[in-house]
Amino acid sequence: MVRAPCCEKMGLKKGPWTPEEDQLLVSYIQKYGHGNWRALPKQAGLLRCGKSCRLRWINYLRPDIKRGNFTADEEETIIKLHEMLGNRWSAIAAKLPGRTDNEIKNVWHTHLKKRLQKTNQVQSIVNSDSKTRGSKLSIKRSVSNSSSVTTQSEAVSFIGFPEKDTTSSVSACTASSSDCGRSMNVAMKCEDVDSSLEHYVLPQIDESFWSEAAMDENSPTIDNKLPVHQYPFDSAESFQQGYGYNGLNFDDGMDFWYDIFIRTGDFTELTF
DNA sequence: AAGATCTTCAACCGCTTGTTT
DNA sequence: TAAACAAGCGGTTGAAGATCT
Repeated sequence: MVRAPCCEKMGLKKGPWTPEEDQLLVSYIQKYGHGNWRALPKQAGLLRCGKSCRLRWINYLRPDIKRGNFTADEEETIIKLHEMLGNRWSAIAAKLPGRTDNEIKNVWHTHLKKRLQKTNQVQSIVNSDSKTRGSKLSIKRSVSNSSSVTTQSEAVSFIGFPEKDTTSSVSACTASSSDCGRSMNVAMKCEDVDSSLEHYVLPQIDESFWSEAAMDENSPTIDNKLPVHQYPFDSAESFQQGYGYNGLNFDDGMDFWYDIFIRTGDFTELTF
């Protein structure tokens, strides 16, 4: 079988689409549909290959495309479907109306994969730790010793719960939200990472924690950036209700940490 | 303030699959 | 049955913007 020459050799245009090209494509498809993608660009007066036109229409110009950030529900669906289907992006996209395979693939590689890796990392630490140390949870030493945590910055990519000795640990750290608009990661910088990790249990919190907490005048802060929430949790319910999390609830991915607190059975003297 | 580095995402590439001749 | 063609898919790239140093 002879492969068709690529766009450039045919003298066709590549790269980003202009509004004029978009307009030509949209008005042609609205009038005549897209029966034959290979023939379409010529008939529509576009110097593009059919493949490029098809991609532009499917991923961007289609009227039923949903724009904007993915919702928590959508992200959850992607994670679950990816677990079942693997990298079959088009199959996943079929379950998410208005979303394209390309978009889902991008969001997976840029957000979800990283988030999942971190969650799994901590989960495995917790699992191995609880086996060896009984019910009392202590991630802190496992984190600093774990070979699965390759760098210190990875290890402190979670927000820490200092255990008991709160003042010294918290004051050792400042925090900043990176890429607040999109990323779920929150980076921490510690003046002395090793010693700080000695005092930390590490929950996962998304960027809304910082943005919302920063708005809360009642939340004391450190360096005007790190909100400090005082517990104790007097019960599982108070944690569940999002007490101390500025409105974050279990839909915001706190299930995992709730489970940890349930298993440790210790809801008192937790401060961060 | 400026250069370096990182992140994001639209678009491309090459392969596979399905359909037609 | 095989060749030719068209469409679809997933991996990858690179420009642009954001963030860091």
